Amino acid sequence: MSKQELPIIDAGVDASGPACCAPLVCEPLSESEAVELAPLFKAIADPVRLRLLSLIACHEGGEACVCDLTGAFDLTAPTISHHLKVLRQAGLIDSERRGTWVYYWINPGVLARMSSLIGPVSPAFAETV
Amino acid sequence: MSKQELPIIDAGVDASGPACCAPLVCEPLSESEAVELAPLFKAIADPVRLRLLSLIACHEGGEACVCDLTGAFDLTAPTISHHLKVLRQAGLIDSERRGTWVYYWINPGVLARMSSLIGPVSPAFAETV
DNA sequence: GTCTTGCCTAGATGTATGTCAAATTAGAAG
DNA sequence: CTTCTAATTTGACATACATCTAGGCAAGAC
Repeated sequence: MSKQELPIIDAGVDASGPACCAPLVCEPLSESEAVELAPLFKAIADPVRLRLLSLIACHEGGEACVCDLTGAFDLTAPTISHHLKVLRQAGLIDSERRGTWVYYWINPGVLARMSSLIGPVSPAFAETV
Repeated sequence: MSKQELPIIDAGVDASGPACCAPLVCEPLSESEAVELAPLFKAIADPVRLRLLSLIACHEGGEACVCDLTGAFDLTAPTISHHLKVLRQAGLIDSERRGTWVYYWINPGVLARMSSLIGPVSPAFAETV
């Protein structure tokens, strides 16, 4: 689950470059790749959602019920629910109802893909010095 | 300038936990940390800005002039300029005018910090299984 | 059955954001 | 100085987003 596969970036490297064995392993993101990736970053581009993600990840057992999360914010329950929905629709978290409570947990594969895209591992943003 | 210091994440791990050597090295993000980090992700939470960053990083010499970037989009020059300004104000890129042209290059330290926050390296989002 | 609690949905509202056209600054060339 | 090109700033506009209140649905307690 915690593998980093980054298939999207590989799809963008279509070797349409010149020919020779230059160290130019860098291919910029295509428009479709960018359109697909941007919503993932938009999902975590909010202080509340960043903290929600962190609270879920750091909660014991790797999962947290909504009642564990609302207390950390000065926001109403519907607002928290809205942010959780945004994270879930982006694929960053999953949820399940067990009895009275609904539990959320992190999808580590998506986060790993995002991390490797902007990280020093990724050719798309590596320092080309 | 290109050092990766990530002081914010370290500031969050203040070892206020119990005592014993349990593998619970996870401390959720504080509100102030989240407020400071969210704008960084918001800066790249746009397809145009993701591609701009990628185009700059992949350009030869690690820098690109604006005229190298505008051709990749169906957008007007002011719009590209706006997005470059957002990236620069977030600290993700820097720029310099040399004669007629303005050149942009990536600030790799900030991207590395963002990557390590959401990556498997960071305790804040590590799988706690 | 009724009541309570936990969570979500729907609608409304104010703010933020992406985009463009027009005007502006900065440098180079005539 | 004038003119041309490169890039940004300004102002306007439509859309998207974060938040709230009010209401709805599910599960358990009585």
